[in-house]
Formats: sequence, structure tokens, C-alpha cells
Amino acid sequence: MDFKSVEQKWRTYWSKEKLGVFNPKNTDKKYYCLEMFSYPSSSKLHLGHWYNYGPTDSFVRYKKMKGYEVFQPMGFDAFGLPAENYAIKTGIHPDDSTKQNIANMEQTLSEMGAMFDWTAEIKTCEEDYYKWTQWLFLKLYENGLAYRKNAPVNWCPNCKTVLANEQVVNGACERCNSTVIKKDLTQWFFKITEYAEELLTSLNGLDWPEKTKLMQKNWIGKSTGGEIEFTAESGDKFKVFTTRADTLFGVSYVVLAPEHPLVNKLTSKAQKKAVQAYIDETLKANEIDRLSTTREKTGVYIGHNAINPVNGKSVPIYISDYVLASYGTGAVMGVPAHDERDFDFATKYGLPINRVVKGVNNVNDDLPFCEDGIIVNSPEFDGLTSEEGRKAIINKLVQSGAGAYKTNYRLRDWLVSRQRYWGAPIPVIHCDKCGIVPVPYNDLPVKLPYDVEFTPDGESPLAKHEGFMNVKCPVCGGPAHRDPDTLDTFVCSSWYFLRYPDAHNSKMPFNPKVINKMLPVDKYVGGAEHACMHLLYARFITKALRDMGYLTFDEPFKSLVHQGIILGPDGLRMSKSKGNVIAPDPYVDKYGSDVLRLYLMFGFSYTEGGPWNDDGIKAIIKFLDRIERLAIKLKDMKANKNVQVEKDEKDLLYATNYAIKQVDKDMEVFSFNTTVARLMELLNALYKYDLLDNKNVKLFKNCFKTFIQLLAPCAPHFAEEIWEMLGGKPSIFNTEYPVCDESALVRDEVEVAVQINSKMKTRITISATLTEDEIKEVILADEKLAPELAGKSIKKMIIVPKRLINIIV
RNA sequence: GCGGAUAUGGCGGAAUUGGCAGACGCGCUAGACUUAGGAUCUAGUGGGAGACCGUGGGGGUUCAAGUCCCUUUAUCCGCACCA
Repeated sequence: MDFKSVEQKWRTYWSKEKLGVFNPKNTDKKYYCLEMFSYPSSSKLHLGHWYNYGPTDSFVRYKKMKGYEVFQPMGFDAFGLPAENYAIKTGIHPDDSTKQNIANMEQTLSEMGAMFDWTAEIKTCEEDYYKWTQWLFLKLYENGLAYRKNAPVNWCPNCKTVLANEQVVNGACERCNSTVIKKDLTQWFFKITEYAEELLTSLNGLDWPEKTKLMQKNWIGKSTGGEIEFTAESGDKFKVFTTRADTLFGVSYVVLAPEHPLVNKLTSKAQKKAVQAYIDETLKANEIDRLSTTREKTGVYIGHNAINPVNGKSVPIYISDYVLASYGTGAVMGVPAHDERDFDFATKYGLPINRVVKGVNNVNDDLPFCEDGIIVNSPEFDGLTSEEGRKAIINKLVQSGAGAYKTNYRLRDWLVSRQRYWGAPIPVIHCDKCGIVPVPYNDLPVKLPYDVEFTPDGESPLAKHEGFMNVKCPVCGGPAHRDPDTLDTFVCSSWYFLRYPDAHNSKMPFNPKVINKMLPVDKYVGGAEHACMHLLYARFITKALRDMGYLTFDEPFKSLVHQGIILGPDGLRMSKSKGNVIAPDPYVDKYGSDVLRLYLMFGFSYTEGGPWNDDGIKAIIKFLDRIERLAIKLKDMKANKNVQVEKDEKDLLYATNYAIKQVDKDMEVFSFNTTVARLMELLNALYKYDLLDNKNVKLFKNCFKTFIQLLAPCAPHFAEEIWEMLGGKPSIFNTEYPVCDESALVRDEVEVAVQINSKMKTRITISATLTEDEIKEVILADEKLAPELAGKSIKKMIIVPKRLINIIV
């Protein structure tokens, strides 16, 4: 088959017939299947795109044949850092390079032959999209969900620029190799923590991979405990958060994060120098290192003490980098006897280690003992369990005003400011008189100016652009300036699924009437690397918009699937530097897009992925060749008068209906490799039937046509061509999906395994309808088993219907 | 470090969820057909002469474990400014 012209022919046909275009009249039968849109990083699709979009398109085509009105949109997550870096390197404007990349990707996406609804395409860098991203920002601001505060950024003192974590290599700037430090900037945050509890609890109702739900759960990191107020000798008060209030009597020191606001004030003169040196060092460390439990604990005494509210004891205040300003209160109490990190710390700095919990029932309670137990050395609380003690101690502190119950989340508010050009400008104006003034809705979008300079010299191109920066205050009319920052691209992707069903609305980001019918997304398919960020942000935005009254659903993605990762032939992640990148295009050129798609479906477990291997391609080519040969043969086969349905025909019908049933089941759960395996089995059965002299041609042809229908979602161009060759009316995707005839699957006899003492002995074929007693009779009469059973008494017989019999002697 | 996952023939991968391990395919072996074969068709293919042994290693539960429990090793993914 000349696949090039065939594939072109059918793509043209599909496009003419608007096969992929959603018909809103059928919204009641809608199936919204969404693949994560791609970043237009280069001009070509890589295998990862193919792996995400190809098999998922087969799923969508399968759903279409099952009678759904499918909606499968595609777009581009077009803002982002790489385009800007590329501009700095080459001078090519991000707008130009991005648009060029998108045009190329659209071309290759169309060659894939996926049934995307291009009429709903989105590009996040276009004004008619980012206008609404800005609208979203203003809505969140209006509802108290966007606020400003100081937060550290990676700062390269040499380039005078903010760096992404990715651009920091071993603590140094990737460009100039200077040591990167943390620098505080006032930045915008979204208050995702306000939804922490709901984001956690409503995970339960989602049809998502369990591991993804678990990762989000851990990421949100709920812990319950108390906030306890210590008073410094200076009179300043600060709180610590703890889940182990039961160990409060064991506190031998407290630790503030080096960034804690009180550090400067409380540090004694004598310790100033040491403390400052430690803080400077901390600014260089990244968070992963700081939280490492095996890293040696370091810290500095600040020359000031604090009073433990429960017993009035004075304990030293330290700073240490293992305490993070961003979690809890930025201060912790040190209980060396019952916490490993505190134990290490106390051992190193010679601090007292006071046991206040004992293990029960002879458990090994060597220190540090971090489990719950019985309280000791804590006057009126001795003898309580840890559980009771936590409550009793917090209750006492509540009365004295020095403590409170507190639920803490590891989840932090979402920092959305980026000191960069290529993103959606933050629609806010700063006025000396009026303060922060949101840009009026009528003035949206705040357009990104095109005429900017890209130099790696510090300030972002927007901050230097006077025409952009200088504006009149919308309130007082006085001189004011724009916010020079742009929004994190995760903001753009946190609501794009809401835009697709109403992509051309120029009055609103979306019409609630439309999208409340079209959403939630029925199936979302994309990489597992998004488990904690994108997927959490999208859930948050959905809930926020719901609470503002725009949406009537609580969750954006009802059902979620992660595809795996295709590795290089060496089993390692593909990368240019390793030289193991496999490009899809040569395969598409040589064998066609159906072959590549089918191989991706057959050669891997979809959710696992794995190393690329050329040999697998051959299997697919052979498979399609076999189909085509049989089709050509069948085409000229004249219907005969033989309409018998005997053993061979029954076998063929069994194979056909078994395939219908299994393929249906496997497609539904994205088990594409077994889908193709079942199709190969059916083809083998068809070939076997073809060997017979005396065939029922009509039945043969019908089974083959059913086979082609089952194949169609997986090899769409090829199947259309064969379908047409056999006199079928295109498009095959408008035909009804085959229905399994269960009666063809009923077997009179079944083969069961026979074990003696759980060891496989033999297999016997018995009638499928036998009762347990009858089976026992048959077994005992079986001559193969007689010698095995001779002289032994049967203790027990375990019968698993239609599968196995285990005789215990 | 923390969080999440994975490990099955020479290879990619199956296994109705505790019930015949290795579906389907690649590769390999033999045969058929052919002027020819890196095409096609047919048959075989976990290891071992064998009793038996086999799902990363060790231990356990069970009539029965790839599947459940404990423990251990290796590899991969994410960690909040890559998207």
C-alpha cells in the first residue's frame, strides 16, 4: 500500500467531513477528552508528543465509534522561559520564534492524523487568550485570593538577574558561574492554601491513579498539632508549630529559621558576627539540601534565650538552616530525646537531652525515641499516653493564652510573579498616591510590547521599557507605573481547559452556560511529572471560580491517565547531550504514521513507557501487510452457497467475539498493548480459517470486517482504506462499534488444571456444566491420576470453577 | 534527604486481582514454497537429560503468592522559577 497517498487521502477526507469538529447539538452525548497541550519548544514533535497524542487519539476514535460526541481540542502553552533565553542568545524575538514553532508543530500534528478539533485551538501567548488570564488574575485579586509579599528569588549578583531553579547549577549561575544568592523581592501570590483542606478531601472522589492522589496528598501535607508561644528574654514573643506537644517538657532549645524576622533583633552583640556569617551561608543553600536528614546539622546560638511557657524554663535560641521560614511559623522547638534531627543537633552542640516519653510493653525506647508512648518527667502529665498528653498540654496552654490547636499544611501559597518578558503581564498599576490599582477590565489586555531589548544584563525587558511602564493611574490620573512582572506560565495552563469549549468568546473567558455542560473533562491524559503542580493549580482555580459563581462543578478532571516515558535505546532518558534522541519523523516518512502509532501502542505498557527499540516496528509492518494480503484475497472471494456453521465456524465466531469483548475492555482502560495483541490473535484465527478448503465466505467476510472496525481506532488511515476496498462506506468512524455476541463465547467444555498437594499434575477437559460433586467423581475416575492417588487418602479438594482443582492428600 | 514508582525468558511485555507464570510480538530453530530471500506459510521455542527449578535478594502468611505481609538491593520520576 502506498501509505503516503493513502494517509493524505484520508486526512483530506476527514478534514472535509469535519470528522473531528465537535457538534454542540449533541452536547448531551459529549465526551471531553483532553491531552495536556504542548510547549512549542522546537519546531518538531518529539516521540513524547507522539506517545501522548497518538494512542489517546485512538481512544477518542474508539469513543466516537461507541456513539459519543467527542471533543478533543489541541493548543499551545506558548509562554515560557526557553523562548526568552533563545532570544537572548540569538536575537530572535520570542513572539517570532514561538509562532514559527507553533506553525511547524501544527503541520506535524496534522500528519499524525489525530482527530483534533482545530476550530477550538488555543495559543496562550495570543492577546485573546492572555487577556482572560489577566481577567482571572483580577478576579482572584478581587476575591482576596491574590496578594503581595516578600519572597526570595535566586539572584545572580554578576548578571544582576533573577534565575529559575533550572538555571542554577550546583549553586552557581549557569551563564557566568557566579555563586547564586537568595534575594527578597515583593511578589504576587495566589492563596491556594485557602483551599488546602478541600483540595485534600475531594481527592477521594476522583478517578485518578492512586499514586498521583497520594503524591498530591503528601504535597499538601496536612498535619495537626499546636502552636506554642515562647517568650524571649527581650519580651518578644514567637510561636513554634509542633505535632508533638506531648514532648514540650523535653525542650532543651529552640531554633529559628535564619530568615526569621526576630533574628536580627534578638542576636546579642557578641554573636552578631557569627550569626551574620551563618545567614550569608544559608542564602546560598537550596531547600532540598537544607531539608536533607542526613546532612550534618549546623546552627549558631544567637546569644539570647526564651522561656518555655509550660514550665518557665529558659532555653537557648539557635538559628539553623534545617528550619524553613516558609513552613509553619519558621521556628521549631528542639526536643533531642524524641526527634532525630534534634538529637543530632543537641549531640553536636552539647545541649541537654531530657527524656519525657517512655515506650510501652518493653519496646526498644532508646533515645532518640520518636514514637508515641507514656509521658514521664512532665509533672502533672506523667502517666498519660502521648495522644492524651498532646491534648492536655495544649489545653493548659490555651487557658494561659500561650498556645492553640493548629492544623498546618506543607502546601505553600503559589508564587506567580516572574521577572521576565515572555509571559502574561500582571494587570496591576502602582500609583504613589493610590497604591496598588488593578487595571480596569475594560482596559484588558495589558499588551506585551513587541519592541523590547533582550540582553542578559539584569532587569527584565519590560522594566526597561518606558512606554510600557509609564501610565496614568486609572483612579487619580496621576503618574504611575505598571507592574514589570509577568505571570508564571502555570497560571495560563491552570484554566485552559475552560477556554477550549468556548474558545472564540470575545466577551468573556468562557460562557458558564456552555462550559458547565461541557465540563468536567471526562478523560485527561498527560505526564505524571505534573502530579503536584499543574494538576493542583488547575483544581484550585476551578474551585476558586466555582466559589465566585462561574462554575457549577468542583473538579476539572474527572478521570486522569498518565502515559509513561519513552526512553532512548540505551534505556536512558533522551537528551541531546547523550545523543540518544530518537526522532519520530524518519519513521513516519518511511513507514507512515499508522505504523508509528501502532508500534507505540503495542510495544510499551502505556503508563510505563520504556526504551525505544526498532525491532518492534517490524512486527507492526508485518501485521499490517498480513491484513492487507488477506483483504485483497477476500475482496475477490465469491460468496458461495456454503452457509454451514460447524466447528470451524464456531471457532471463528468465538475468536471474533472474544476479540470484540477484550478490545472493548482494553481500550476503555488504555491497555493498548493488549488491545493490539487481541487484534493479532483474531488475525491469526482468520488466517487459520482461510486454510480451510470449504469456507463460509459470507461469515468469513463479516468477521474480517468486524476485525477492521476493531482495528480502525489504532490504525485509522489504513483501516479506512481497507474498509473502502471491501466496499464499506466511509468513514469507518461513523459506523457502529461491533457488539459482542455472548452466546458465541459459551463453551461446552472447559480445560481445568489438576493439582495434587498444590503441585501441577495434569489438565483435564470436562463439561462446563458439571456440579462440584460430579467434578469430584470425574477426577477420581481419571486414569492419569489413579497412580498418583493410589494408597493415599484425600483430605480435601479445592475446586475453583472453570480454572483449577487442588487435591490435598 | 523527602515523596512516588518500577524490577517477570535472549528482548518488548501479558497474567480475569490470591488460582495452570510467560498471552501477543521480536529473536532463534526446523520444515515448506521459491530462480532468489533479510519475502511468505507451517511447526517449535523459560531453564534442566532428569526428578525438578523458575517472577531482583532474604524471610513469612496460605491448600495455593509475580500478586498479600516484613526486610533488603538496584533503577527511574517529582521536589514549588523548566513546562
